[in-house]
Amino acid sequence: MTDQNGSQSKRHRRVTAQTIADLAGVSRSAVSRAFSPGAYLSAEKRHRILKIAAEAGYQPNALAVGLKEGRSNLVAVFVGSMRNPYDAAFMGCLARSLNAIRKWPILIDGTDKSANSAVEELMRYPLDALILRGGSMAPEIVEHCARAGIPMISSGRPVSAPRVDNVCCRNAEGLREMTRLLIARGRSRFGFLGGPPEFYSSAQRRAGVLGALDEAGLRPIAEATGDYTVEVGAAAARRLLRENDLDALVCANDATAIGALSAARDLSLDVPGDVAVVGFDDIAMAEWPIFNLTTVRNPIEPAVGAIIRLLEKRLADPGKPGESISIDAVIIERGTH
Amino acid sequence: MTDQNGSQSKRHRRVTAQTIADLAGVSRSAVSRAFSPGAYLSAEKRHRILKIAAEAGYQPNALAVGLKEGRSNLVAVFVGSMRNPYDAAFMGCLARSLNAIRKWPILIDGTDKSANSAVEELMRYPLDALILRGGSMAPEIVEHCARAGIPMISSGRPVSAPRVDNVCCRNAEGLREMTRLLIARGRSRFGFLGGPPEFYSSAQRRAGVLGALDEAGLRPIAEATGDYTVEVGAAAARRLLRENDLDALVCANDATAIGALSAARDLSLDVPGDVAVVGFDDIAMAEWPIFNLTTVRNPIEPAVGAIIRLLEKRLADPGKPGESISIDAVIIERGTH
DNA sequence: GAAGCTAGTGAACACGTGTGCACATTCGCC
DNA sequence: GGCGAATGTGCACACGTGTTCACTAGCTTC
Repeated sequence: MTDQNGSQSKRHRRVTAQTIADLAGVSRSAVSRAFSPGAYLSAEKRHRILKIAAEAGYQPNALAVGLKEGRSNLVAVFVGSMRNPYDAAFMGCLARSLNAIRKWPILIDGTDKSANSAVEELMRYPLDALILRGGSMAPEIVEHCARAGIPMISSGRPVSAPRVDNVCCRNAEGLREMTRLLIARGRSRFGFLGGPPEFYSSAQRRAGVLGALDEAGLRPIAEATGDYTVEVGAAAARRLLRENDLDALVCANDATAIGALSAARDLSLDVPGDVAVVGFDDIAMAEWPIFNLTTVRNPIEPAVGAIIRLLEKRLADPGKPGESISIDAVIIERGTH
Repeated sequence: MTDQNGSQSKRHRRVTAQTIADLAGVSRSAVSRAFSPGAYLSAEKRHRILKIAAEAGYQPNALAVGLKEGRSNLVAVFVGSMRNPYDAAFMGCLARSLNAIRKWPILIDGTDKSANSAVEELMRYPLDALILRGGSMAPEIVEHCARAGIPMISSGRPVSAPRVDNVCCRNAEGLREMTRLLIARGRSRFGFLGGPPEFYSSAQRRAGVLGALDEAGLRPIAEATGDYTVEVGAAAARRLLRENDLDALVCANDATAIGALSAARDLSLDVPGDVAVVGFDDIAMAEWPIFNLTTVRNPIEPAVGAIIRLLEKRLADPGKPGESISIDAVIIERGTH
C-alpha cells in the first residue's frame, strides 16, 4: 500500500500527536503525557498510546518541543580544518560522544572567513552550546554568543570570557618533559620548528621546549615556523637541518615532524643516529612503521570526555562561572629519538 | 549596562519580534514582513525596523520558522569513519558547501552500530535531507526515511529506492584505465588488494582491474582483501608480495597502497623497479614526496557539487524521480608505476 | 463629489508541543 | 450516606513565526 501512495503528489501530511490521539480515542494531552516519563497517566492508557504511536511511526516534533522548551539539542561545532588529521579524529570522537547523549553536532568548517558569518546565521537556532575546536573566532562573535546566552566551550585555545568553559592540553608541560628526555639521552644542539606563531598551542609548546633547555643551561640553535602541515614542515626542516648542525629537532605537531622526517631523509641524515625528531599530538600516522615517530600524545578521548561533562554541567546550571580543565599530555617513545 | 545584567539570575528573556515591534511602534506583522523580501511594507518603515532589529541583535527564531514552514534547514550527514582520511576530507568539503547555502550539516559518525538509532532519533526534526557517505545503513532506516518523506542522497554506494538520488564515482572505469596503463608499460604479473568485500566501491574497483586484465588475456596472480586501512593493507601486501612474484600491485584505495609501499620496503623490493604499486582516491598523503603514489583520483569537489545540486533540485521538487550522477575518475601519474 | 483602485497595515490563524489548572471520578474512612 | 483525599483527564495557554484576510487611507478617474 506504500507503493500506491508512492504516486501521491499531495502534500505529505506529517503524523502528529493529534493523529495518534484520534486513533487511540484519547485527548492530545494524553499522547503528550505518554511520552513524558513523569506525567500522570494510567499505565494501561500509556501502553496503548505508545503502541499505536510506534505502529504509526510517530515521534514528537523536535522543533515544536524546542520552541516550547527554549532548548534545541543542537550544538554548533566550529572546527579548525578537516584536512588536519588531528582535528578530523577529534571531530569524529566528539560527534560520536554527542550523538550518544542525543545532542546533535552541527559542523562549521572554520577555514574560510565565511565561517564567522555562518555562525552568526546559526544563532537563529536556540543552540544548546557552541563548541570551539582550535581555529580562531572573531571576538565580536564570542561576545554576540555571550549576549545571546549561548554557552561556549573552547578546546585547544583558552577563551577568557565570563561564563566560557575551557578544555586544554598541558602543551608546555608535555614538550618540556619530552625535551628533558632528549637532554638526558645526550642531545644538546636543539632546533625548534613551530606552527603559526599566533596559535596558542604553538606558543605554549615552544615555551615548554625553551623552559627545559633553560633548566639545562642550553639555548636553541635555530628556530623556524611552519603552518602545521607536512609540506611546509618539510621545507622549513630542510632549511633548518642544512644550515645548522642539530642533533635534535623538536616539532610543534606531528604533521610538521613527519615533514621533518622526509627532509632528513633527503639530506641523508640518519634518524635518530644523526638527529632526533619528535612531534606532538600522536596522530594515527605517527605509529606507522615508516614513521615510527616519538611524540607527545594530545589525548583525544579525555578531552572529549571533559567537553561532554562541562556541557552537561553548564546545561544544568547556565549561570555558573566558567571552568577550566587541563588534560595531561603523555610521552610516547618510539623510534625517532 | 550589559555588565550589570551579567549578574541576572532571572530567565534570560529572548528578544523576539514583539520586542522589536514595541520598540519601533509597529505591529509584529510589520516586523515579520521586514524580514521577508517580497512582502508589502513601506520602504521607510522597513528600513527603520531593520535598523532597530540590528541594534537589538534580533533574528527570527529558526525553530519557529521551521515549525511554520515544515522545513528546518538541517541536513543529517551519515559519514563512514572520520579516521579515514578520504572521508574526513570529503566531510570537510561537504560541510563548507552546505554552510555556504545556509544548510546545516548534523554529523552522525557511522562506525558504531548506535548510529542507526541516532538517525532514528534525529527523524524527530523535519530534516531537509539525509546524506549518506560511504558507510552502510540498515535498510529499515532507509525505508523509514522514505515513509517520513525525508529526501535521501547517497554518495559512494548507490541506494536503489524510489526517490533516492545517487552520486557515484566511476570506480570500475578508473581502475580499468589505470590497469591498462600498467599493462601498456609492460607489467603482466598482477596482484589485487581489495577493501572489505561487502563494500560496493571495492567490488567495483576489482571489476575494473579484472576487466582490463581480461582484455589483455591476463588474470591476476593473487588477490587479498583488506579493510581500507594502512595497517591491514601493509600486512596483506606483505603476504601477497612474499608469496608471489608480482610486478604490479593494484590496491583498492590509497591507504591500502601506502601500507603496500611500506611492505615493499620491508621486503627490499624496489618500487617501481621491481613492482608497481597504485591506489585509489588521491588523498593528500599520496602526493607527499615519501610516497609519491601513482593513483586514481576520486574527485571530491565535483562529487560534493553534484550533491548540492541534487539537494537543491530535490527541495524544489520533492516528488521528482531519483537521479544518478556519475563522477569521472582521473589518472594521476606519479612515481610508483 | 462619488466611485474605484492601490498600497499599506494589523488582527487572527496555523504550525505541534508541554503543562498548569480546573474538573471528574474513584476510594477509603467516619 | 457523606466527605476529604487521591488519582486521572481534558481544556486552554504559551512558545515565535509567516501569511491570509479584512480593512483603512490615499489617489485617480469620471
